[in-house]
Amino acid sequence: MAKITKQSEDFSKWYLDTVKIAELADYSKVKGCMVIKPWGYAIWEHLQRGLDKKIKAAGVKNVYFPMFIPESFINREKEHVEGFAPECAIVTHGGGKKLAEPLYVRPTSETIMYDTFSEWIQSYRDLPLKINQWANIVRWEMRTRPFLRTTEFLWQEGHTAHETKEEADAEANRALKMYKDFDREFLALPVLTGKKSEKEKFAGALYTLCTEALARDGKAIQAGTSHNLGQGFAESFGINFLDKNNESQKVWQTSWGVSTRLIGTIIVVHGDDNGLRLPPRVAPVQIMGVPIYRSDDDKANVMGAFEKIKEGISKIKWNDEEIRFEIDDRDEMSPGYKFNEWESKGVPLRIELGPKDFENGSCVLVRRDTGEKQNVKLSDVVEAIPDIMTDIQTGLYDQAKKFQEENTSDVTDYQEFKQKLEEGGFLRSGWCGSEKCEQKIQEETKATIRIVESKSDDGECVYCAEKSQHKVILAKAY
RNA sequence: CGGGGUAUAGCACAGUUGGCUAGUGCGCUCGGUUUGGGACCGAGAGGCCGCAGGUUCGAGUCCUGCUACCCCGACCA
Repeated sequence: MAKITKQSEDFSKWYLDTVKIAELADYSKVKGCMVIKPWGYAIWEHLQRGLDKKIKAAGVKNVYFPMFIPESFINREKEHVEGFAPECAIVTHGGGKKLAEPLYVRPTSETIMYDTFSEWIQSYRDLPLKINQWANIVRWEMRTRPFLRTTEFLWQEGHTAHETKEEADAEANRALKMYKDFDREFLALPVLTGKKSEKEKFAGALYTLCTEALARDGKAIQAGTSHNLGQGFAESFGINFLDKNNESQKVWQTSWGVSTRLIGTIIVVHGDDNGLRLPPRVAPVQIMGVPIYRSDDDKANVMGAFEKIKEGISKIKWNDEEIRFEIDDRDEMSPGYKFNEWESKGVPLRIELGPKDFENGSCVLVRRDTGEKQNVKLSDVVEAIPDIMTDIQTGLYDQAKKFQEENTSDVTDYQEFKQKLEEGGFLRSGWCGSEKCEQKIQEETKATIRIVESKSDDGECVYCAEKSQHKVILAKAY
């Protein structure tokens, strides 16, 4: 099997090697689109299940809307159309005939959903309306990379409508916190959260909140977004309701989403020179058993011991779920081959069991997060597993958190900023709030404001040295 | 959209100044030996040489055109 390029040699190549060797996805014959393979899709399914539970716990119901959006819908909200129209795929023919009105393949579903919202919402009693859909999205990007940016991708989009701005604020913040918690609990991803600048916000939103992770090459990656859409869409789509005083009001709306990019984020945040390292909560296989034997007798003993472990594991739970344990009993592969294969695929824990171990009544546990090997008595192994899973999950988070902290620094002037930017990472500084400075910084350094953290008149703008209005996080981004 | 690259077996590639039967490694199938960090031997199967034209006695190789994908940048989750 092929070797993976070292991260230090060429991170981008390492990334593509890892996607391929871990069998997450293949290129398809359609430009910018990928085939998500079983190993990659299983990660998506576990991720999806975990997040879906949190979404439902917030009282949001799942729905499904068409992937085709009439052109006139897209055109209804001015900022929105300007933001998205250039990157849309458009269907002009159907059933062999030219369509009277072209259909846009959804680049996001605000417009098609909100046309329907105007029918669903009549009274304040219909509010809040909270729905979510798991769907595919198409955006004709010029530059694509598997999982990080693809022409078609999978995502979840939540859409809510409320009576007041305060409620919409609360919902946008709730979704943001949900993502942050989910990122930590399931994906072991530490993220920074905050607002986007006006320049970076979602087309048509009042403001955009986001989660930002830091990849191991020092680049920022937006992992999730949550928008307070204000009343702009309500205005364009006529989403009005009668309040308690029988007066017509426009709703306040939010939308929020995460995509298959989260898988890309897991790769670039946790991956190492041996390939993928998966957080146990989303790993398709959490524990892989690798038997080692020479004779038929050895094999019988070893497989027998594994069957007992399997039985024991099937009776316990971790985070209220059955533990995903498999035994790699392929006879034609050597143990060494299997070790490498499952390491590159990111399996969190491996159990090795050979004749020597069997004689000693023990087995060897090998952690993917640290590489640490440990002898454990066969009688104790099942019991030890839940804690080890938890250790790996938090261990990956802690490692990533440490990396993020070590690669976040405060800068005060532009020289220092440019210098530190070379090394990568998040840079915190003051900002006067002008889009001109933001633009200049991007033109000159390719760094963008990832997050506007807080209002702060402490210090000076990193670019123009005028009085600072905000603390911001800057970085080069994916 | 600019720059670069590639297109030959499932994958990675080689194929000389055009030359007769299309090559190597990995993988695959069968048999045997192996198995504690990517095992080995033997025998096999597998090709519209991206597509369309052209030059030539003869084209994977030369010429023209096309198409597709990849990589690097600017636009973006």
